[in-house]
Amino acid sequence: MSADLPKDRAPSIRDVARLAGVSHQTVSRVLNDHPSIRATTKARILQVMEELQYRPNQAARALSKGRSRTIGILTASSAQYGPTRSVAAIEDAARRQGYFVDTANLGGADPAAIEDALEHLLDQAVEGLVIIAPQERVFDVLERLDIAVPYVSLQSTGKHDLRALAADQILGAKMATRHLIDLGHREIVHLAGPQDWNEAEARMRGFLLEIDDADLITHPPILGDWSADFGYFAGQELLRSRDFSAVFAANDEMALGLLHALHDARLSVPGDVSVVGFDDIPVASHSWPPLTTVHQDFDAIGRLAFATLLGEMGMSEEVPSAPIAPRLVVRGSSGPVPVSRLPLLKRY
Amino acid sequence: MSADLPKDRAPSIRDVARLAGVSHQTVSRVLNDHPSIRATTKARILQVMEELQYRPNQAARALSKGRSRTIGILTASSAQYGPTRSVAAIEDAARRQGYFVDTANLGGADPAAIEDALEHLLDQAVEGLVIIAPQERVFDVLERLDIAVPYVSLQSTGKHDLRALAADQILGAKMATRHLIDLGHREIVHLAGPQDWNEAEARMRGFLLEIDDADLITHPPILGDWSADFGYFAGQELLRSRDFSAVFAANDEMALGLLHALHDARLSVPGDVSVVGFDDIPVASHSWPPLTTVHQDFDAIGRLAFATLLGEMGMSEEVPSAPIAPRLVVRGSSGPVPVSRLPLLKRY
DNA sequence: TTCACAATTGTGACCGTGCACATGCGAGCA
DNA sequence: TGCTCGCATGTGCACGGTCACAATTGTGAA
Repeated sequence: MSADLPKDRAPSIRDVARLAGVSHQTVSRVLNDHPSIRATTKARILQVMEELQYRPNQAARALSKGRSRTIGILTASSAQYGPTRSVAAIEDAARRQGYFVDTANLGGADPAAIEDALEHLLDQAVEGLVIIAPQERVFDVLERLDIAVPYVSLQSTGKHDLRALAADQILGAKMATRHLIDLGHREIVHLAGPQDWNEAEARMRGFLLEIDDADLITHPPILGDWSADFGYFAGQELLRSRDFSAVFAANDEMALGLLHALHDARLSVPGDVSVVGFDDIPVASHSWPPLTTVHQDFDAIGRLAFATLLGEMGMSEEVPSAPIAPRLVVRGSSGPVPVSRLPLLKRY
Repeated sequence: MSADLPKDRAPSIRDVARLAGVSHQTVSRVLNDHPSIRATTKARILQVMEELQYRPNQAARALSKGRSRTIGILTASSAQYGPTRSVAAIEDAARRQGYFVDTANLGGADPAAIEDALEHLLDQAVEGLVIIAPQERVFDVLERLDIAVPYVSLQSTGKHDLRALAADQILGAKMATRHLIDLGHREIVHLAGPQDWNEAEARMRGFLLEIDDADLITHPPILGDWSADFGYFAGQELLRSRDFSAVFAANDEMALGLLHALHDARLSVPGDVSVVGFDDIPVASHSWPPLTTVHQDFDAIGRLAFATLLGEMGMSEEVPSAPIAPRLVVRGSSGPVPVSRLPLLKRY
């Protein structure tokens, strides 16, 4: 009864079919949950599959159906907490839906590197893209290459039509800024992220809007690179002229670097200077003092991104609804404006 | 001259062949850099490819050649800095060599989740695997499933034959511990990682070896979960009996949480207690005080992992040589044993 | 010119799966 | 009994590459 099996090659549906005494097409039907198959036949085929340790060949399937069931993620190179976390969430959601995920990390930010990474993903015939490196130049390349594939981008600025989603960065920045204003601060400095990142730009915008609303003035924000090291150096620079009582940093890493500089200068936080960050990375609650910051649910963002992408790909009818709300987490790094600063109010 | 092009489907080598007036096989030869092709023919074909925006179909290629040119990465779920960084390095190296990378994040640590993730990768017909979740149970599953694919694991304990590589964790832990001993500390506590992680186990082993070498005794290490939160709570617990002058934490996050607890208790670091971490994550140099820790080059580790995997896959002859050396980075969180502790030496 | 031989190009089958289109078979009904 | 209809299954080809082998062209020496 037992025909001989292929020895050097993986079993195919035809091998399964032969052993089960059916045609390859019937086996294919089992694989695709076709409704009209006799239960006994199906059971027999499933059993043979089990015996043979049969595993469908995705390449063949992709070739035949013209669908790769793969999505691509384009991320910025640095191992930042937020993006990483979102990537993990996307992968998880995708896997659950039977999709494969291909990731490409952006080495540099030059157009060639971006194009390289994109080409790599397109070579894999991805059916959709998630962009987690929402830098302007990435969109430039996307438009120039005239990508035929739907994509979503983890951003909230609404600049690039509706395919943008994430926690509302502007709102988060406004909340952080308002918090400092409510504490009595009038001289607030913004330590911004790289402005070619939509997120950085949005956070700065939120900050400026709120400053404006309160009829305050501020220095031109310092443009950083997201890193703790930069936060440290920016802090040293800022301390050369101490005409501020609070700093809103565009992310937690820079805020932590800033705290370091303040400690070096023997300044008290929040006694002399208040600091607020953005993102709420896990160590933010354990800095000294614990960092007041704006929390984002990166897992939810990732899940929402994938759900939205599925919609864009026409693979899902349910349009994910609620945008993700940022949340202010008040900890020890922010406090009332120091008394010594109060007289200065007259200046404005 | 111009034949009509397919409208709804991507151009294939046959389309290119037709327009270039050659056979499909000649086009294939161009794609595979076959030596004997007339230069003029090749140029003509390349030009047609350009015009048609031709892109080779990876699925078809994989099916035909029986090779997917894809490797899989199995990582632990949490968005930790080190693993993330290594993943990025692996992806980069792989892309450079024309490989695709499929990642699977381990949601939970239960065998079912592990098997799930592995199955997912195997479904993609990966040609090799990198395991960045070196937990014992992962290896259990690997062995049970009798994986037919070569794999390497980012670990250094040498427990699972030669396919293990990373910075030498034992050595790193010994360096950290020796550093504290050299500073005069005699009562050193280890805040360990989860012991089903090989790395955590190796770091604990290094610690115990060095303690033993110095003829010291120590409490049983506290078994943590890598998180800053745990470090904080462990610190609170430790402070209930203050019979130690230094703590070696198995990673930086836990060390930072510990610092937080020490600050809460108004203890001075390193005046009252010295703290040493492991990994040298970017914020480690900006904690207060800046954290003494053991630096690992995660990028190099990732590159080495991929190179080794290529070797295992028989795709490369050059065996990568040097293991990666950990490096002690002394910062402000470690200092001489406090005078108040010196008399206690008599106790031992 | 002719032949051997290398360089270049073409032909047809095959990889594993899914689709379109038969075909077989049994139930229900007149 | 014959017919229709729907379920269950089979047949052959297409998908877009690569491989083995055949065929053609070009080159240099006899």
